[in-house]
Amino acid sequence: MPPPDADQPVRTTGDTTADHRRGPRRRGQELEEAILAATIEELAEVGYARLTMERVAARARTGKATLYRRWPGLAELVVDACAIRDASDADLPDTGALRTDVLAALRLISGQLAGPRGDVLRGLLPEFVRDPDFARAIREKVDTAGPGAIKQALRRGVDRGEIEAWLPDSRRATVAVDLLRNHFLLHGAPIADDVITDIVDDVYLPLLLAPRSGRDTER
Amino acid sequence: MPPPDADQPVRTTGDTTADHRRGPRRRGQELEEAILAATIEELAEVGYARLTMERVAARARTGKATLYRRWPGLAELVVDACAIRDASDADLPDTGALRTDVLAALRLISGQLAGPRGDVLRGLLPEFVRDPDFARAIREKVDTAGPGAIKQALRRGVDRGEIEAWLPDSRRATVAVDLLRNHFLLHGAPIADDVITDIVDDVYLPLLLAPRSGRDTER
Amino acid sequence: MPPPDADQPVRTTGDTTADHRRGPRRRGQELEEAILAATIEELAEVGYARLTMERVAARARTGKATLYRRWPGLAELVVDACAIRDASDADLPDTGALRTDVLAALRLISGQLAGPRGDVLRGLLPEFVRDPDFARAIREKVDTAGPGAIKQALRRGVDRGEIEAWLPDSRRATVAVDLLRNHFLLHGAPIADDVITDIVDDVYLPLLLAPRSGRDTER
Amino acid sequence: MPPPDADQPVRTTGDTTADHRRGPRRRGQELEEAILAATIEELAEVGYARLTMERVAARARTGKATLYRRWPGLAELVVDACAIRDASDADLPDTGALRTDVLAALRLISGQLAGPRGDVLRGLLPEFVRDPDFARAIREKVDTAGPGAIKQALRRGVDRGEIEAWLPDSRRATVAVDLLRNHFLLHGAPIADDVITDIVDDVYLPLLLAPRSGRDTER
DNA sequence: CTCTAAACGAGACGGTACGTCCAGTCTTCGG
DNA sequence: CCGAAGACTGGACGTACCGTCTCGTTTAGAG
Repeated sequence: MPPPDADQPVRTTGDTTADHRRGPRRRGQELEEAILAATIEELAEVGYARLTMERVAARARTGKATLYRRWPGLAELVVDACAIRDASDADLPDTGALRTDVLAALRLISGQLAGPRGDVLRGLLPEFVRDPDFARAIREKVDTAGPGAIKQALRRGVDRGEIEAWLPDSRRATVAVDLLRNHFLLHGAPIADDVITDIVDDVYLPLLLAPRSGRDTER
Repeated sequence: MPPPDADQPVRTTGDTTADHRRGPRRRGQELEEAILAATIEELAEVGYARLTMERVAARARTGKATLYRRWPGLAELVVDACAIRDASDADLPDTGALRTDVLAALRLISGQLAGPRGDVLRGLLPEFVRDPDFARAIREKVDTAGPGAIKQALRRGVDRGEIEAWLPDSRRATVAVDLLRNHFLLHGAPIADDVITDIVDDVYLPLLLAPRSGRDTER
Repeated sequence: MPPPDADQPVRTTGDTTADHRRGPRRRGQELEEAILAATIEELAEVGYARLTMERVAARARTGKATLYRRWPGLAELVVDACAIRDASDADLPDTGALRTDVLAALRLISGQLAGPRGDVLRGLLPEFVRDPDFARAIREKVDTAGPGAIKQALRRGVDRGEIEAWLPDSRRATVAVDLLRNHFLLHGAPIADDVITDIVDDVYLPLLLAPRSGRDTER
Repeated sequence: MPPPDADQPVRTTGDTTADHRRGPRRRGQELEEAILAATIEELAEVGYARLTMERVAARARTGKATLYRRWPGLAELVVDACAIRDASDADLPDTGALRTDVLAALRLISGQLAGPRGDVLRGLLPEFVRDPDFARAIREKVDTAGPGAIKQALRRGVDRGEIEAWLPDSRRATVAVDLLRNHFLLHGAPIADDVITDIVDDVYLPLLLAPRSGRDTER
């Protein structure tokens, strides 16, 4: 009973194992892109929770060591894979009023969280403990779309005279996005639209219109 | 709560327990408590990320099957284990002013998140996708301490005439806790104290004092 | 999240578990027969290799403890279960000649080995190491049909004057069955008929007709 | 069946690090031999019945996956492990007479069956049902020593004129070994010496001297 | 005809082993 | 010589049974 051993002494031909399914071996850029694409596909198929280095490597038809040489772990790989597809921070149309601009911005963010990116965000949170630098990198990506769109809306509000000029750079500015994100993390997607309107009408707009406290500082 | 050594030689009952073996086999309530205690200990020692059924079973001196008979997976076990240690919603001292009461409440919550419970909270978020019922169970536990303490502070504020009566049950009430939690999830513990004072002075108090919008409803 | 605990402190009613459509509880003889029957059925369905106490108990609608109260282990249970169905050693028809009588006897045994009994025989062999007494018990059952039928055939041969009178009780008598069993153990069932005829014509009959050696003794 | 070796070219024999605690990671040939050795040791220590993949892996200081990558299950592993130590079929001394030659051969086989190989043989029999190919592989190993030694004895007997020339290749030739094996499987080891002499004097020699039946054919 | 002790059924308990999957590391060998 | 491919160590997974034990329920059989 011969074990399924690969090392036959008489290997007459450069056969089987050498059959490259990819002709010339992929390297550098090409290989990296293939890996990131495989990561995205896996992510869409099985979700972040079931994502493994093993499966990504298999789908990319490469070895795990190739992944580890480029990324310290799964989390970092995923961050890169998502970054590639960012493209976001699209300009929001000017709806003519602060309230509707803000609503539009929140709905945009809500939509993004409902996709695999939201899944990833949740999955990455536990990793934040490991490495503060990593955590910061994630936060920057996460916060890309959110504050950008909101800040734009606030600036328009300032221009229209709806709110005071110091607000877009104050601690109050991010409250809407923070609450939205908090709701997503606890309740998941999709986020019901009245949650968004509640945040805007019951909290965010009143807050923006509330008088500046003595302590309130620009940031 | 002292480390509940369930089966120690003390066992007062009539049998002459030299306790060579495990003594009388643990069952039901007693066994369950031993398991939950073991879970807590493991959690404190290695953290949620490194928690395994195998180690919990070993520490509780039982078999994995006994765990799986009671909980579908690690996540549910941990939820139960944390719940047991709630000791929650401890009464906060009346400091005489809304601001200081709120600060005290947030600092209490912040302290809880800095412990293993915060670790657990982060670790559990990815599981929410699996099962909405499970997610709800977690949220209830997570929200135990927070809104309770805050609501108490707000009621005292109403009694003192600092804020209006409808606020403790409005959407605005939870904003401080939501922002705190959001900060914890993104930045981790410990939460710097000026983050807390910023939330209170720049956002929460102004919001509580802001006029009620037409849409604002009690909840 | 209350675990599914059974031991409530206040169990007011003799509830649920008592609703057994199994009217009178079986005991003693009746129960034992039900267990043995269940063993046989399992044996026929899944074979000896996959037989477990757990499944037998479940099929017999009893508890494992009831099995262990009666038999030390699976092997002994199976031995009993097979014994119950022995009934065999059926009289073989007198075909009028030694050769055909012997062939008929071997074919009878071959048929038995092809059924679950053969499966059992193989499965039990490793157990022989454990306990010599157990081994002897098995051997007696195994040898029941074989030597009985063969000896009958030999006696008829003596009566007809075909062979000498000392042969039915000599070491030579069992050779045919021994060879047949050996073939079964190594090659399994079904046993090709020319194996049987080879044994008879090339070995057994020549052996029976060979002159008694000086050393040959009755046994 | 020694697995074909692989790495002649580079592997200089001086390989200092036979110590695999922290030495270079074992692969291919070297690893395989370590596993088979561990199997043999376990076999000798606890016997086939208590042999587990888990323990073999632990003793070989490798993981179970490495075992399963090479062998489908315990049975196949054991077969290979035993095969490696075969080396047998040693030449038997010419004692000058057929009877003593045969006795020597049977005693050799008896000795082998009394060791762990006999244990293994019994343990493997139940597996024969699974896979006929597997069964054949075993039989070949099992029959290695037996017929070889016996056939040698018979050929010498022919040369001396003690028996007829057609016998070494006839069905009668294997009868002694078959009976011995049958006795071992039912009664276990050690095999009493008078069982062997009985087989030889009461059955085998008379059979070899019995006249050829018309049907007797060479094989 | 009670009352009691044993047997029954059900299944939990502390374990062992299964066969699989994956994390990271290390070796080999092709380009 | 670099680096792609993949084998290796190690460990946890969740399941199946083992043989024991506990718990309540029947049911004989003794008083």
